[in-house]
Amino acid sequence: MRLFDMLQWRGFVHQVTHPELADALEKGPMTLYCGFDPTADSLHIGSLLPIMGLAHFQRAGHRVIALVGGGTGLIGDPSGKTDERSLMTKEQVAAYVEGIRRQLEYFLRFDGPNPAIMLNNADWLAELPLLDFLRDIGKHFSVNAMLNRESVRKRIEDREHGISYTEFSYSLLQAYDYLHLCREYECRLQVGGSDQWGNIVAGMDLTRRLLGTDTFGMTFPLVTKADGSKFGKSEAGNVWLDPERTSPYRFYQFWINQADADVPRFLRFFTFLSQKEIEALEACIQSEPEKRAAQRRLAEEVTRLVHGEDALAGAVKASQAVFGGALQGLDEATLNEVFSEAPGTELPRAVLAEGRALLDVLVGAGVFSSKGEARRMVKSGGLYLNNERVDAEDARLTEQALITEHIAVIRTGKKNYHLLRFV
RNA sequence: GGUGGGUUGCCCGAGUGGCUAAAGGGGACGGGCUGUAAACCCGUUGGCUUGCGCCUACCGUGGUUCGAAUCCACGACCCACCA
Repeated sequence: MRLFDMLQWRGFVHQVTHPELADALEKGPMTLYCGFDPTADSLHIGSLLPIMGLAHFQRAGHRVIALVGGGTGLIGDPSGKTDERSLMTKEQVAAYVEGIRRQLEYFLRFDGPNPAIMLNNADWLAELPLLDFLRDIGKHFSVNAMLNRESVRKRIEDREHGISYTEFSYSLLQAYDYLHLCREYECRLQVGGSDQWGNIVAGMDLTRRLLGTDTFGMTFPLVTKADGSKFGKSEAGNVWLDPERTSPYRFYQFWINQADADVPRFLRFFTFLSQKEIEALEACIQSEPEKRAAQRRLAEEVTRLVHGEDALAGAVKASQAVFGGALQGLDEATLNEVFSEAPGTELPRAVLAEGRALLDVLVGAGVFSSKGEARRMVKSGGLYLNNERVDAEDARLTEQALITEHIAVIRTGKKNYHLLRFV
């Protein structure tokens, strides 16, 4: 299958500037780039789609450039934003660039044959003399046309928010990037999110005018969910690629919990599984949805890709423990990670020695607001200690309640956890 | 400014002197079922003790009464109609 057809089958193609791109890609290696905004020190899964896109190009033998916007990040892209953004400091942006650079290295090969290239547009934008820029670049942009751009027009019509000259100029800078990369790296294609269409086209125009080179542009679709909610958010907030921000366990769980209706698309987007494999998994969703083989495979593939084999094994093990029942055998570090979002209470070890009444301790720890509520919970079979149902209202808390050196895991209902740490 | 109606537990809402910790619904929580889903079914939903016991509760304050969410007075707030 041709690369372009494969991308189309996977759903990566939202818009293309020229249909000829499909053939052009078959004629030999092409250089392409995609920009990443340093708006935080980590990418979140919203950036996963462009990253996967780049990876497909690299696998097909094309030369990919990952451009981190260390320069444009200082200005701020107005695309899709309703408010003027507050400027970030140079130090902040520099730090973010570093964080993002490290993460991209997990997805793209930067060594061996046909290595990917990582660039930072601060390297050329920061040096750009203002007068030269205005004469050589600015001359080619019609303000009339720019005012018609959706992202700009909205902001101008809305007196509440407005748009500063700084953000208005953003598109020129991104256009200049394309020009620069075309000149220095023979870059012929820019890809990006669907909100980047305008910026991409602006870059192509500039490149044609100044270099006489025809280039391509292509955008990826916005990732949507069948139920209309926003992709990329979990109950705990944004899902990040940085394991410090979103633990591999949470990450794995995020994918496991995707709806049946979304999984086929997500398998195409976020895994390298073949068409055959994906179609087989789709058949499973139809024939035996309760097994959720597709979700499991999706979670496995993406977690392995982002966090590696070891982290995946840990996440699977933790998931089995939490949802399968037995907590025994998990170490303290894993427990703390799995329950990192669950509330916890520190208690003196003496409590165990005294053998205090479990319900009293739980009321004290804020698990229940009254003893009556605690009793009711036990009566209806909703209280668990280390995932084993507590059925005696007068149960006492002793050393035996500990699952590890310091921890006892309290659960009410299906998934409300509370950790008791004895120090 | 006048007249009439209202203020109930997390929310809505029944309740017009004792049988009312207060119907019913929603929500929430728990159990069952299940696919770490949806739907559905059952249960719980003031506190303390848990066997019938006590305490605190129906806007606030005071009163009538053996007994008041329920009657009366005053106050606060809300709504409607009239000016």
